[in-house]
Amino acid sequence: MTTVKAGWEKRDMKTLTAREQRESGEHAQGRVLLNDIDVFLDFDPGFITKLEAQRRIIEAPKGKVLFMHDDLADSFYVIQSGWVKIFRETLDGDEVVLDILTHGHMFGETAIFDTGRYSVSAQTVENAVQYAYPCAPLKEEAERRQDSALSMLRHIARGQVHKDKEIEHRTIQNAAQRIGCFLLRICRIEKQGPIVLHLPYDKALIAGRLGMKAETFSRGLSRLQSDVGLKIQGASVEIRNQKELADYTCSACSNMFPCEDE
Amino acid sequence: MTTVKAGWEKRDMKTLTAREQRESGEHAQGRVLLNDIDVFLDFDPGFITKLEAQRRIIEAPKGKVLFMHDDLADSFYVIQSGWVKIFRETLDGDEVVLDILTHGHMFGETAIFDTGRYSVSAQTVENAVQYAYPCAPLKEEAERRQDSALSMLRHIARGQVHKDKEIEHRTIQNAAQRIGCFLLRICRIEKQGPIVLHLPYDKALIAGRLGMKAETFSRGLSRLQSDVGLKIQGASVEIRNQKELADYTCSACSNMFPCEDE
DNA sequence: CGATGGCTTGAGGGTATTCAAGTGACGTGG
DNA sequence: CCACGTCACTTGAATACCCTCAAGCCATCG
Repeated sequence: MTTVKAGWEKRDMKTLTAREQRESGEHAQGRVLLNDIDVFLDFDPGFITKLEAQRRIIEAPKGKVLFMHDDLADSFYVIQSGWVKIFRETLDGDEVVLDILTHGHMFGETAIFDTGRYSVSAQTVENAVQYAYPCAPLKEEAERRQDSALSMLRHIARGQVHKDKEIEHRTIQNAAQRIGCFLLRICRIEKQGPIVLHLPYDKALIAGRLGMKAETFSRGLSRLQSDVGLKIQGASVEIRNQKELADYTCSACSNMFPCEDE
Repeated sequence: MTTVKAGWEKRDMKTLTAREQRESGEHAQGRVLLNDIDVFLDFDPGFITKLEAQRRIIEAPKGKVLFMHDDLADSFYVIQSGWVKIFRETLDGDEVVLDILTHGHMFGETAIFDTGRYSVSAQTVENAVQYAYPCAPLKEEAERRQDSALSMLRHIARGQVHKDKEIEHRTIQNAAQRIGCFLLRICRIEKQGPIVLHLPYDKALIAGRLGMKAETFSRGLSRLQSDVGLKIQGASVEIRNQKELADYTCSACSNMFPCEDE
């Protein structure tokens, strides 16, 4: 029986300030700089250094809006800690959560190569620290060096596939299956066997991330409890048998288990 | 009162062979070559010429599978006529339709920059003519010329936004609203006012494209009939008031009317 | 003429949402 | 220490929505 320790454990520190977070547990993961991000592996080191010099550190409390749909895309972001919600909101006030990102994830960079305006909105959902970088240099670098452009191409192409999977999940999986799938993606670190994990953020937020209401999420969890022997206590979830859960959730899905990327 | 004439009118010729289609009505739209596609505007004309020389013409009857998920991505396609379904299928036989493409659309090109394998499947849904081009030269060209790489970047980034919208539509719009939205995108040629249009392909297929069953589509249509004064007769739909339909469908959506791209 | 395929319609059931009430943990303040 | 409010979450009942299954309609085609 193992316990997953990872970025989302931060939730337990949510009363700390962003600075305190950085100075306490965050060192365990190391600071995320551009060098640590896959996309930038093939970039010119000199360029990365120059871009790092233009980094702004944004320590945002829960609920801070980083940018809105249609804003001019002047910056892209890399998350150091905390969680950021990527969403779109409708005329009558509803919102659709597209993704929830954390440590090491990048966002806002796609707009550079399209309209130059963000096509989605972004908001922190836990106290979070991000690094903001200006878009212009990245765009220029992609225009200057093929390797850079190709890295971005690979990155965005991968995002496409991810979104296709997302559409599939929301279309054919029912609530309990989507939840199970979500849990399995969290414990992809472990190969098999029993595992205890902590939900990374608020249940209502997970619900939104999975395209359902909070009540439905709650009922879905208890259904998993009775159907595949999950044990839930607060934010802690015990999965006795990953295989059984995978059979339950992934039979309706085109992806082989485990559902590799998140 | 105007009638939309466009690619989907081909449906009325579905008894013709693909060759007959090309030799009859298709000239009206002109042949779609790489030059006519936005992505390739900034490509080197010499390269385009060389790539055109490697074009294979594929005349496929309805139902022909062009490639499957996980196949090695050796070709990308440009549709000359007919309709092609992009989908994923699950272990237990269900399928999720991600998009349905026609005249002038390109598909299969994203895999080049990611894993080199198709992440989706593609199948013709009406007798269709496509041009197939080898992927390798396109990839090499993107590696050689920045302009080419940047064009691809813009193209794929745009696809991202499209998929975000798709997720939004399927998440918050109900069946009738999704249908209305679909109809409005068809008549985006006209600014306002009454319009008569023909459904581009089978109703069951539209249903799949919108993430619902055929029966639900049928009921959704009749609901639009009573709610916003739509008139349906077979495959022909009369919209008396686009504004009213837009109010009905787009209030639950973050996109301004008209929902620009398809 | 019967068979077929595309579409519609009805009945029934399941799933998710809404609205409302209730629980429990936690922090605050008396 | 306890009363209180807040917040996250759960639970229940009623409803809306969509799906399934089945039957029927209608145009087309052999």
